[in-house]
Amino acid sequence: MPELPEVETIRRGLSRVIVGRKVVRFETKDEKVVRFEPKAIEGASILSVQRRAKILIINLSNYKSMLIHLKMTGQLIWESSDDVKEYCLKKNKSKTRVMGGHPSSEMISTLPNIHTRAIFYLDDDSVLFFNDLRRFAYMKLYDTVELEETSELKKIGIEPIKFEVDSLGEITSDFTVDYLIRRAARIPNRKIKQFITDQEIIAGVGNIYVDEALFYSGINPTRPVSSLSLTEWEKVRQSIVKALSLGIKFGGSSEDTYVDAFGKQGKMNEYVMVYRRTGLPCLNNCGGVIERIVLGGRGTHYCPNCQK
DNA sequence: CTATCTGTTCTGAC
DNA sequence: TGTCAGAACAGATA
Repeated sequence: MPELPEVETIRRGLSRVIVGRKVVRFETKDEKVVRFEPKAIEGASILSVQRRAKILIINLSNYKSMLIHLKMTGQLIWESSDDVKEYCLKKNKSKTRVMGGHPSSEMISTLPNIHTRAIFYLDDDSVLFFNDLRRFAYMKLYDTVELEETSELKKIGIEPIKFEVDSLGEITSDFTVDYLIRRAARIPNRKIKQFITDQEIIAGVGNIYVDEALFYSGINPTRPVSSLSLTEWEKVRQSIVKALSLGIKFGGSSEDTYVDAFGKQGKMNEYVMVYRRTGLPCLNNCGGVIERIVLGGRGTHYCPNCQK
């Protein structure tokens, strides 16, 4: 489930290899997922790859920008021209092999596969595959100038790990306790977990990192936001930054289908404290056992001992 | 075989 | 206006 750290990991990987490349051909395999005509981007060069919340933005030289949301099972996997050549050779070799029945894991791991929804062919003979098992993901194209006003981006909340340097050389962020308290004041009964995962309030935090952040904070996910003290808000803010930073450091969490731009899994799931650790001992060695409840329709993991 | 679970976001009902 | 259930979809698991 790509959240901010996973999307950021993909962004960094893609940025290294596709910026400056021209899209010589674009193939759409699923019109539900890809919501523009291939012609609209063919011939354009890739200027930059950005991220806003969980959405990737690919800026093109023809004054268009592509928005990509991976939802739960989307993947963007780039293959160098060497990989592509190797694949073509292998494919020719195995042409006589009988393939049938259910798709094997080998068919899934080769590219393209049955989940491939779009293919970018770039001018250095590298290829970028867009895969999505469940078909919730989308690719949309907008004029770059109107990007900020699109329905996808205009209501997104604050970026929690965007830091800037001010005129005095100090590192600053708009993601402050003051901001959180101000937003919470309007919805006092909202549970803290649902508050944190609301994309209109904080950009990019999803189910894994919210559970981790609330564990770091020692705060029970069911607490109404009106019940948090100032020091608890400070802990929440710090913990969100910590959880997301750790996620980026380890290249994201590969609980399900997530892989980075080069098809590699992330390592964050080896470092989680509560997410999907239901029934296992609390890693604080408090003697408690991780519990799972459903909050807002989502699995929620926490230590009843440590999180009050 | 069927039923259930997974989790992001949008839509519609209250 | 806020809250909540259900839908979009496909596959793994029971």
